[in-house]
Amino acid sequence: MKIRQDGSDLVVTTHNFSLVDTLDCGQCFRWWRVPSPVLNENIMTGVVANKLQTISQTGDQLVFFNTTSDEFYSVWQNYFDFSTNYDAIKLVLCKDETINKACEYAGGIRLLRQDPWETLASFIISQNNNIPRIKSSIKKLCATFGEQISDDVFTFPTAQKIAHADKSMLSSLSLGYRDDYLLDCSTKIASGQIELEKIFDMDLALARETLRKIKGVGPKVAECALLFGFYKMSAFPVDTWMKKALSYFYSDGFPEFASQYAGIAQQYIFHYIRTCKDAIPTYLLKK
DNA sequence: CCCCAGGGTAGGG
DNA sequence: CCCTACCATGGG
Repeated sequence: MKIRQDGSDLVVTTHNFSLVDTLDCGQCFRWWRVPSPVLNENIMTGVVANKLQTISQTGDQLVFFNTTSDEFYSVWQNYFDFSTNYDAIKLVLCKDETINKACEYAGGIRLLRQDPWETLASFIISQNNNIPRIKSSIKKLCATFGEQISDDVFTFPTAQKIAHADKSMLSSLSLGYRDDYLLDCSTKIASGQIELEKIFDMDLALARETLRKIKGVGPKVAECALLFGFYKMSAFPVDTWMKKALSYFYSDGFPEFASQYAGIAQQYIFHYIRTCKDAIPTYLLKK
C-alpha cells in the first residue's frame, strides 16, 4: 500500500477496496455520503475515535483529508483492516458459486475494526428497525448524551453516561421498547459486570453466551456485535434478508468450508441481495 | 388501513 | 424443543 502526503491531506493507493460499499453496507451507522461535483469521485464523512473524518475515493485512490501518516497508521490502517489479505480469504470463499457472484458485486467491502461498545449498543438499537432510522436514532443518542466535537457532530456516549441518564431523556430518543435494552446493556458494562475487552480473547461460544446475558441481545444482535465489534470473522448474523438468501440459495445449508470466514461471506451476500435488484427474483422475495 | 424494518422476550404448548 | 403474540416507532 502506497501512501504520500499532499499538503494537509494523505493520499493512499489501494486495490479491490470500495469506500462507499464498506461504509454503507450496514456494518456501521456513523458515516454519510457527501455529494461530489466530480465524476467518479465518492466522498464519505463520519465519526471514528471521537473525530470527524472525511475521505474520498476515485478509482484506487483514497484521500484522507487533514490527516497525517501517523494518524493513518495508528487509526485508519487498523479501522479499514488494510493489513489483512482479502485475496486469500476470497480464494477460500469464492469456491461457492453464490458467494462468488456476491463477491464480484460487493468484493470491495472490508470488515471494519470498530469500537466494541459503540457497535454493541448500535446493534441493540438496530433490532426490528431499518437502517436509515437506526442511523438517525444513533445520531440523536450522540447529540443527547455525547460530547460536542463541532457544530453538528458529537462523540458516541459512554456506557456510564447512559447508565446514569435521566429516564425521560432516554425515552426522548424514540427508541421505543429498545430503551430498556440499551439501559440494561449500559448498566452491565458501567458496573463491570460484563467486561467487553475480555470478549476478544473468548471463543465464539463463550462470547455469545456472555453477550446474551444482556437484555435485548438475542442470537442476531450477538452475531452482529461479534462480527462488527470484535472482529470475529466466523460470526454469522442472520436477519430477515439473510433468511431470504439462505432459503433461496442454500436449501442444503451454508457450505462448511466457508465457515472460517462466514461473516465476510455474509456481508458480501447481504449487500448483494439488498442493493442488486435482480440478485433474487422479486416474486421470491416475499417470505 | 396495511406491511416492513440487520429481532427479542415471555408464555404456552 | 417449537410456535406465537406482543413489543414502539417511522416510512412506504
